[in-house]
Amino acid sequence: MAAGKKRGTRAPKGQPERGGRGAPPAPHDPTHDDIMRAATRVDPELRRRSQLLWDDRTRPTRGPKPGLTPDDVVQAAVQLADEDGLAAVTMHAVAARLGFTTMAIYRYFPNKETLIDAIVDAGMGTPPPYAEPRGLWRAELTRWAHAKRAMLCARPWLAELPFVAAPHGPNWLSWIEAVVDALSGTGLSSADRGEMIGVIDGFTRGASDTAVSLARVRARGGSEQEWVAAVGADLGRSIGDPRFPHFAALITTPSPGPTRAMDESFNFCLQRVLDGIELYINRNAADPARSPQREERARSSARRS
Amino acid sequence: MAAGKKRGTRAPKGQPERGGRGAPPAPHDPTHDDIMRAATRVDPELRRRSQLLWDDRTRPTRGPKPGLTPDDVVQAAVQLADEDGLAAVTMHAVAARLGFTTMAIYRYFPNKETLIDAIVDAGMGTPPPYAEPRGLWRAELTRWAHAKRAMLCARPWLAELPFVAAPHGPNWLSWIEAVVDALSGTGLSSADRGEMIGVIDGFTRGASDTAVSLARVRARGGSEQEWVAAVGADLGRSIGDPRFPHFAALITTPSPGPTRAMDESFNFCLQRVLDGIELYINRNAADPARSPQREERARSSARRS
DNA sequence: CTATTTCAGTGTATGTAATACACAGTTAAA
DNA sequence: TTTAACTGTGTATTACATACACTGAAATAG
Repeated sequence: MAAGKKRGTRAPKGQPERGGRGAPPAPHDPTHDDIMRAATRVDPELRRRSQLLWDDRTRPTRGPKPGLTPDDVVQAAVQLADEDGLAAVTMHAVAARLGFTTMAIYRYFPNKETLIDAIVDAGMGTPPPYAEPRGLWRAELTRWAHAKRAMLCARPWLAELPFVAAPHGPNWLSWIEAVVDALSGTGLSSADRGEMIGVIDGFTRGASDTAVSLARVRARGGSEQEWVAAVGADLGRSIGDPRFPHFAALITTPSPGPTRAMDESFNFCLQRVLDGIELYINRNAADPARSPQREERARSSARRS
Repeated sequence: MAAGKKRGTRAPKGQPERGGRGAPPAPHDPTHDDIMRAATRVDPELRRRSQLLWDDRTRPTRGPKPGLTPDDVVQAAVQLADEDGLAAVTMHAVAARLGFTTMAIYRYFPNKETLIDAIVDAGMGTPPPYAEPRGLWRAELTRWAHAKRAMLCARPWLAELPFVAAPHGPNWLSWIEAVVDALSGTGLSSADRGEMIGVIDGFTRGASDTAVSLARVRARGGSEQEWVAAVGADLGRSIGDPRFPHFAALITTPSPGPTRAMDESFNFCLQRVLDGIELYINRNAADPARSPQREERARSSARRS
């Protein structure tokens, strides 16, 4: 879908670059609260793009009955992506699969971007239900992270899109909801639970890349040997290159003991992250009143370019 | 560049789907060692794609002198992306900026995909140099994570591409090298340091998405109010929706105390992750012989779909 | 019951982009 | 000097997204 061709919030381009003269209004980053506050009262115009993800479009009265539903279209598109990757999702291919002509799709989605938004949300699905017994936040987050990773591997084309630009649809929210739910009973404040979303979801998404890459190769009929060879080829160039002494040493040092498969490796990393969360939860329980993060002033070096 | 149009390792499509009959060879995930071992001896054919990222192309003898270098092309492309996003990087635009015709670019890069690979690696740059005094791994990783995040925000178009599919070029490696370097002296084994790459890099990349999203809107002339409103609009739909009770509660609960700006929020999350790493390092130092991760068998539920 | 309105699906046309191909001019080696 | 190897260009092809106008159906107003 021509990544970045249209994706990303469009804005009135070409305006005189904020302020022009005088003191520019110091683009301070919005706080969490800014966002949350905005959630309650929003310019209706801005709702348009993600509208289709939430609408239960009520059939208008006049005119002939549509031969399709938006959902039919989404399903067809998802199937195409599953089979042959995102590149196979052309308006024509989607329409053909449904037995219609290209332009028919435009009766259901105003443009391809919107359709892609929809299949991203649809492809994400919903997280597995909360396991009994409830209250074991750590086990639950572990389950969640593995499920999310498995989901991403099962639909590698989701990773072909910048997550950044995708609007947050109901399925996206359902994954987040599951995290918040799992963190109930930890004694964390709302704000802190909000942060933990960033920790666990950020890690899971970012750390799944390699697995997704492998999954994609598999999906296209490639063998994992091919994949290993290709990745190994890139990494192997570090050997003997004076710029990468530590990394070269790392990959040439034989590791003692059994080595981890990718899944085990992910889980190992995940447990380190959860250790960090656990530490905070316990510290927080011991002294809930203490200002969170007094000790770590955000480093000012190496930031904002 | 039509994300996914061509990206991703290509493989001989259409082969009879592994095995056809009999026991399929149980696609076990490759271990870290598999990859590393492959790094040393590789099918030269597979090197082709990322070749351009590593080659110091020696000028062949015959023929007229080229009017450009691959680097000129990359620079022009990066500038275009910086100015108007990835969509502005067309072969024609790149060529025009250099005063050549479209097809001239193909003398330097065999196709657009390869060029994009190159500008991704180039756009990533290199991490800031190790700060004195050396040996403070935690401070160093903090610096590193902030720098990487800042880099991603400064070039939001990097996030418009699936990182997954990008070949690992020298700049990519230089970021990894810096992490491994920072972890020297922690007493971690090679294997463990390899895992930590996954923890810190995975987290940093994944957790930067929101900031990158904001950065992109800014880059296109949008105000942060717009962005806040748009994101808030999506999140706000959870309010009153029975599917998202916890999340709705989270965003409607006023948080006591000062709220965190996005940068602070990132740092807070980062410190949780580093807590987890620190815990492991200390535990490991106390008993380095112990089998890492005996305690956490990878969960088998909710995996591999 | 008929006229009118509103909408579904189609066919055609346009614009953009990647890129294959063949040619013309250039340079250094044979 | 000849010629192989290579650079830059112009032209043509192809794939897609999508605008636009048309046909016909369905429901409602009169």
